[in-house]
Amino acid sequence: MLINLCQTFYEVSWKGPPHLSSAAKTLELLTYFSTTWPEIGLSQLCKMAKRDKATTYRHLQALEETGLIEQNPMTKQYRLGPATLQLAQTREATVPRKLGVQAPLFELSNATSETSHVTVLSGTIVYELASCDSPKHGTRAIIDIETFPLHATASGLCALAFGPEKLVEVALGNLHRFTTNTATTPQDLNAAIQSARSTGFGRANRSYEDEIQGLSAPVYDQTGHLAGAVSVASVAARYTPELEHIIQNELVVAARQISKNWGGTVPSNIEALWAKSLTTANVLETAS
Amino acid sequence: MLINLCQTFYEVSWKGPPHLSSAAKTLELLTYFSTTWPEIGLSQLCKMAKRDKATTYRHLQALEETGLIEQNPMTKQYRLGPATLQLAQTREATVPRKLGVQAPLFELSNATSETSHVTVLSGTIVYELASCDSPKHGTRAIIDIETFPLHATASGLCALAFGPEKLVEVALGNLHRFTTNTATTPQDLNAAIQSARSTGFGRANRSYEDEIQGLSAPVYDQTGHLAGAVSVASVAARYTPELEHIIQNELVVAARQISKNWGGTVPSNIEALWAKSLTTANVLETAS
DNA sequence: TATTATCGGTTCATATAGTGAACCATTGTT
DNA sequence: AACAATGGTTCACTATATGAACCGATAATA
Repeated sequence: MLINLCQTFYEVSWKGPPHLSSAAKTLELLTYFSTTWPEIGLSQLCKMAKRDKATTYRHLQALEETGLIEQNPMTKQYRLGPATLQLAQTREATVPRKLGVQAPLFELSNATSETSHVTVLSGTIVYELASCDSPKHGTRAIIDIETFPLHATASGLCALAFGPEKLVEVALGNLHRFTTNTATTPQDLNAAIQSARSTGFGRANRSYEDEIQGLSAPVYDQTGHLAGAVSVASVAARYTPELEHIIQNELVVAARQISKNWGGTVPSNIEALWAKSLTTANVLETAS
Repeated sequence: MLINLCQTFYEVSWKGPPHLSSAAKTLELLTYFSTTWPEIGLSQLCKMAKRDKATTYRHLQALEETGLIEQNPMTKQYRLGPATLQLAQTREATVPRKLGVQAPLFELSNATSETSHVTVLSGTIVYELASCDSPKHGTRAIIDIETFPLHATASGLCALAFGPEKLVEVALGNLHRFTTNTATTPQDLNAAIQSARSTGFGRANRSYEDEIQGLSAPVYDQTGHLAGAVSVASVAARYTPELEHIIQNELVVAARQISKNWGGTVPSNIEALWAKSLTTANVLETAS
């Protein structure tokens, strides 16, 4: 995966498939550049990636030749290069995703007063595409990772529940524990997936971060397959059934709109699940 | 270089350094994805890159693992992936370049009624960062390449004239002829560079494309070194001394503003060159 | 319906291309 | 002046990439 979650997780989870192509090793270097650590020197990068200096240097040169990274002429340190912008421009021009996500996200954050974000599924990895904070609460769910574990996040569970079957196998292969609530057994994971399949929402109750409750709805594109998910991350302490009801309603609106903007529609079976979930919630709400 | 100019140029210019790292070969595949050809199948890509199928397939897998490309689940074809967006986001968050270019470019295109663009120098390659068309003229200078030859474009000459010395050697190593006006001898190239060094502007008179006249001014960032160039591409047929004067004036304004937005300032020696060029032009103009 | 030509993807013997310990040249610190 | 960083380079060794041939599936052709 391109973006490491964080250094600690990386160290913990790395039991090293010994066979990693040279190209993959080269590309992996890109994962160490982030907003919090934008420039990295050769020696530093070697320490981080636990690689040899000569090898790393050659890899950096390959990346530099293509403009994916460049060297700050003052500090001799490396940083992401201009080719990244061109690739992104081409990607967005040909597969528009960010376009048509901002508005629904803004609405979603406003209506729920919580942090919302959109993820895209690519291959077997769930990437963050965009996020939006609500200005209301002082404490916010801060999102500073860029790839989402399948088994521990609401977005990931959406992908597992409504995406390609093979994802489940991949997820079962890495049931890393993030919190005490993380599903780390096949049984727990299957239960979470089944829950999503019966409600139409992915749910992550403190399973990725303590005190964060995630709720997520699938999003579709013109292929008719799941393309990603739209989610709300709430601070668990202030999570109530009423809030959940609001979030679910708004998620449905956002998921429909984003799917439309991506050239797709929400399949009728998903719509049916949502209809059932929301009326059930209504009943509970009115009964209380 | 990451972006091929075009297929024809690629074929013509390829005398193949036989030693190209595996990683570089992998990354080179990214160059075949463009807005005009966003999705490419395995076999097709093999033909384009003139590579073996098995090799290409492995390379594509490495790129897919990192999210730089993804496979359209319907067509099985490959296209740029979501990681490109993340890299670009990080790059722009840490090395803002596009930010603070749009406004000056818009002004420049408006004031000159011509197409303008900004390029960045990274290593030994000049990349396009952004461009802006003028709505005025029906015929426009269309820019559809993403990397600029040092010896044949105004931006490239700016880099040669005001950038690191080693660039000249690199440029001399590839004096590809684009038009009858392209500088293809060291003498011609040095003359063009000297011209830029004495006027403060890079000039490409039909040297890259027939009928296109380019004029360019250097842009600086916080390192104090040349960071790129801002240019105007005019249709040669309507190029006049009066227009040139306008363009030069506006280029100076834009170069100052963009340099400021990039955290730098235009060095005094460049300012002096500009002052001289503009007063000379004034004299010529008033004399005529 | 059988034939052919694609396609994406896989295998495995071959040898090419990547590797890393030790090295150098600079720079800045003590 | 000695030391410890840095970025960068060398070269013997072997791990790694390579590509012809192959497979199964799909789609057009006859």
